[in-house]
Amino acid sequence: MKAFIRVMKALSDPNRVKIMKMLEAKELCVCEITAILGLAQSTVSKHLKILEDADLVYSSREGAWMNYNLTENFENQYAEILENHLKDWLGKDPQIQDVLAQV
Amino acid sequence: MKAFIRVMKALSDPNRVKIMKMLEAKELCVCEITAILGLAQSTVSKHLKILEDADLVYSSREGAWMNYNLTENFENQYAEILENHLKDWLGKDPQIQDVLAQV
DNA sequence: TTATTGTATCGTTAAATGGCGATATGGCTA
DNA sequence: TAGCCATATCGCCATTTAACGATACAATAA
Repeated sequence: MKAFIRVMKALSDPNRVKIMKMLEAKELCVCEITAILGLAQSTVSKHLKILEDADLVYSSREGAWMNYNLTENFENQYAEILENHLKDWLGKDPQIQDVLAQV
Repeated sequence: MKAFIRVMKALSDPNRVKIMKMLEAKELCVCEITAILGLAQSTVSKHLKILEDADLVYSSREGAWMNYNLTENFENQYAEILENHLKDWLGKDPQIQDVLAQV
């Protein structure tokens, strides 16, 4: 139950959903996401931690940058199924199109 | 986006997930759900409204009782897909088994 | 080493959420 | 109509959440 709730909560915030859709397009560092969403860097960092804790994204260091990607090798089955559905969803949403144009 | 977030938020609470799994077993009135979950009647009524607003359940009056069922004819595609996945999920979860035993 | 840059964490604040009891509403029965 | 039962709504409180700025940490450059 906890693993399920964690994934659902992670995807219950519009900014985190935007981040997922952005990462669908390509790998991004925190500063790029911050610039596109227009949020404080600390806010974005926290959102990414929530997505990572839910097994929806993973990070890899590249020098001073932290790059984030969508998870590919899942440990959480709920994360896997929802991430895959999300790829088919919201493509026509204005807010999503707006951020994707900036990626 | 709003429709998606509404469904995700609705399924982000353990008690609402329990209600979904209970309704999977059979139609229930508010008082039955209240008794099984051990919550106040007003709390359960509010949870049901959130699920109904997300197109995950529907209600039908039977005298003084309000019966709730899982949605079958969906208007919200996200609700449809998540409700169907949920039927395959959490069947072995202790909390879910506990409430199902009382249905 | 020191400075700089990118990221994570901490502390605070405002808003949203989930819980409750009290009360209003709707439908049945006497 | 009056009374009762099931449910919905209202007002309140405690907790969680999302946001921010300030600060700490990590990696590179000078």
